[in-house]
Amino acid sequence: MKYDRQDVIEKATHLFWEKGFHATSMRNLQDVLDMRPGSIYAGFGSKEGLFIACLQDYSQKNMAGVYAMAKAAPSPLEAVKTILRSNKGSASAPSGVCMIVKTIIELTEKHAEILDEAKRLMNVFFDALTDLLKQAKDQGELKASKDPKRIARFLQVYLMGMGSYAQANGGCSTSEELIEDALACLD
Amino acid sequence: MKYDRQDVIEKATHLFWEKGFHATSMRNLQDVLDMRPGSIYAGFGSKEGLFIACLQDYSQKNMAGVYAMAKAAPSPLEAVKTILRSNKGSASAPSGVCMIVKTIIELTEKHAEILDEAKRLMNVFFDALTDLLKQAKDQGELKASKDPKRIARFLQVYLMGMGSYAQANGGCSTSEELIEDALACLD
DNA sequence: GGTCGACATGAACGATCGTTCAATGTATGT
DNA sequence: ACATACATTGAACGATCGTTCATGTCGACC
Repeated sequence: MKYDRQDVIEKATHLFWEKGFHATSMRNLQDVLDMRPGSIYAGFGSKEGLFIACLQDYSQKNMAGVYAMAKAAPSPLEAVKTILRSNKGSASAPSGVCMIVKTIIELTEKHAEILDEAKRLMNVFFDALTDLLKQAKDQGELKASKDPKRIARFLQVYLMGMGSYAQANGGCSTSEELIEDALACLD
Repeated sequence: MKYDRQDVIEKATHLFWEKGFHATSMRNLQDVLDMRPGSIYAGFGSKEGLFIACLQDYSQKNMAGVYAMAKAAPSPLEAVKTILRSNKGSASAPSGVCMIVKTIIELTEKHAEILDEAKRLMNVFFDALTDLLKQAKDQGELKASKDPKRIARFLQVYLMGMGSYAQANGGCSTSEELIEDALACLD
């Protein structure tokens, strides 16, 4: 009789990610989730609540992938490269831009709760990246003169830009070249 | 008796740039512009029409700055560097993200007219950047092995990312470092 | 098998959305 | 002064927004 919460969150995420917070109406969600308003509000409290649940699920899945790649890679620096290369948008993704980044760009302080959570989740990724680069430096993969945090910042900036670029140019035909250009800066 | 069209566009741009297309209501615009619906619709046709007029004015101002810097710089490559350095967001800007990029990220094909114009305007900047880099290569400022178009793409990606990063981190305290990291990749 | 608690339902709420238009006001030409 | 042309006004439109709640429905327990 009850809905599958995980399934609901995934469907809602797809819609929110594609259209953004404001352009996604509760009516849209009702249709896609096949749920009536009362059920949605009982389960998530509000549109904001549902959105935050989606953001967290989205981030958790992404980070699970990141940690898995970090563990599977032969070295920290190779892990970083693998993670970046995995970031070319798939055809099934509803948008070229990371949902967290898109949220940070779309929303203002009027929706502070969502915004703060999005920023927090972005830093989770940033910290993971920084950590890997620190390890790479310790192991001599990264020159001693480089600052891991600064490089992590550079890569994160570039990653965010790639999403925007993909969004602007429809396809992602040149994304391999784009990634390699950034990785070349690591030496 | 008539309103100042340029002034109206600038005020509307400020609001649209800050809040985005969807979160900006005609009511908000009426208040800020001190105009009644009839006047706005007589002058711009629709909310979309007003938005496009704002986008075009925004782009035209930006490009005027770009061309001015290109003319004033001692060489093409120095022009590129100056242009990039000028891109750290000012405190008066309503958002850390370029309005054109923000629009491309926010809107979907439902607003194809706006989206196409935003993409077109983005390419205007890209073409100007490519042109400068071609000149730099011709004059030997850029290594012969480098592809101007590819470098322009790299820089554009990075610029878009910087806007997102600034938006996520409130201030722009580290933007000088960020820029220099990208410029270092030009050698 | 009767009772109760928990959840799903969907009609309805007031607010606000983008937009229209008849009425009003103002400037200009004669 | 008067007529004409046109920009401005602001009330009002139907649609849709996010949200609420009285009602319906089902399963579990004594």
